[in-house]
Amino acid sequence: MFKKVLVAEDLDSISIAVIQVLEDLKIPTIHHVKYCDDGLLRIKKALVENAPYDLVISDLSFKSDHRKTVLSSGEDLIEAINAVQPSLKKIVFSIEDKSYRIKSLFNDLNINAYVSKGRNSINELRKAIEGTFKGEEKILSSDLSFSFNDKTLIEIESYDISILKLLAQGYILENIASEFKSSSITPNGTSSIEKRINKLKIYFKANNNVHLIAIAKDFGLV
Amino acid sequence: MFKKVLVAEDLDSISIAVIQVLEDLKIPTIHHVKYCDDGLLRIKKALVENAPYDLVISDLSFKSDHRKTVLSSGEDLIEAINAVQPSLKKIVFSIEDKSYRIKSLFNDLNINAYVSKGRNSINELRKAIEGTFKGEEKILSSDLSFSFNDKTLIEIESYDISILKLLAQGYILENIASEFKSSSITPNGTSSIEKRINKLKIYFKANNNVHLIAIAKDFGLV
DNA sequence: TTTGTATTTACGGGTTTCCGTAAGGAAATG
DNA sequence: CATTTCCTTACGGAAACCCGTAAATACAAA
Repeated sequence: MFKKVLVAEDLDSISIAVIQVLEDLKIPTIHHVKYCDDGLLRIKKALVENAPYDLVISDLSFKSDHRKTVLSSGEDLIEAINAVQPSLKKIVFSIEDKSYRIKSLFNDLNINAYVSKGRNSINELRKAIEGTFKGEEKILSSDLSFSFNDKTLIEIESYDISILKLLAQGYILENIASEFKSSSITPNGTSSIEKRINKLKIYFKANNNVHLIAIAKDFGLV
Repeated sequence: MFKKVLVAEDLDSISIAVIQVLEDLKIPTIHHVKYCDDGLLRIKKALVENAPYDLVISDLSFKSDHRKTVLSSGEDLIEAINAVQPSLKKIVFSIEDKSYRIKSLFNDLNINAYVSKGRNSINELRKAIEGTFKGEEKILSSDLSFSFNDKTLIEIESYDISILKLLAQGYILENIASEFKSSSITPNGTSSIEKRINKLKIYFKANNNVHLIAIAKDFGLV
């Protein structure tokens, strides 16, 4: 079984249960951080001390408080981890249940398992830890109904998300175009962006931009 | 200390920690339900058996799944409780940190304490339980920064919410006006509605309608 | 009733979205 | 090299918005 595990979870009420599972599994070294920044620090430190972690269990959303942070979400943390220790096994334990977001965790961030916080999630978490140790891939807790084959939301790509994000921040077409130009995201003509928004509106059956953003918010896309 | 406590919380990862607190406090009878409906049932049963609960600790949001439910949220549950056993002490333990929603819990649903799930919430929960037992009123976990006096969001009324809801559904000004006319909501001239939207934009510092709805979604207003 | 005030509605022009059409350019095919 | 196809960009008119001002209405006080 795993020898050294890091838990990144801000809610104490949840971390207690997660740590209990790890103790039940006789993991010798269990560390727990409440902020993403601390998590990355620990992992880097373990690397230089030649005693790296072999599993990380992370939440996705972290409450923001008085403390200034660089990494503000589980996604940020995992991305940072992938830069320093890509071989580290990663399990995400979160309330999120939108298929699009979970798929991108597997595809873009290369996580090993996703467990959705729910009515029977502690069992699921234990199974995911054991499965990850055995080398199983793309483990998904059983209460998640979607499959990796369904095409829903798969064709929404990061380009679309960028547009939606800027729209949600009050940008007008022209601003989005110049923003894209300065970030060298392409295509960046107002017309192309307009067309892409139009596709999104058709896809989500939205009457107008306002409607579109409301739907995007509901889907957790922005 | 309390003798009989009911915990309504769907996430097993959290209920474990809550129950642990109650056990530490030597509560003799602790019951736990994962659905609001079950919670109400238990409370009614305890009443007819002449062994009523003296405290309920409830979450606000419950995941929906295959099971059909009558009560779908903590608010629903507490409202139902107030109908059958208004004297029952009520503590809400939730991730919600929007001041106007919490205020309405105290003012409309008459709860005794609110504890926000956070990095040190188990301690806060314990203090809230003890405080409630001693008869303290309107207990608020200390990480919540707002006070009951600040006017923020208090002046947003149901009329504004109606407008925001319709905007989020893709209605244009004209549609909103006629919708209001047929529901005899007044004022219902396009111009008046426009002006009201403008006030909201100033209030929330939104650049345009799209931005406004994005913000409203973030605040949980729609 | 009259006056004053505040709220609601109407109006207008400038901006942005909305939506169709078409021009320009790059890559692929033959 | 010519043609096709796809993608990006440009353009233009109608609809909806944004925002200020002015007229109409409602309502309370004198």
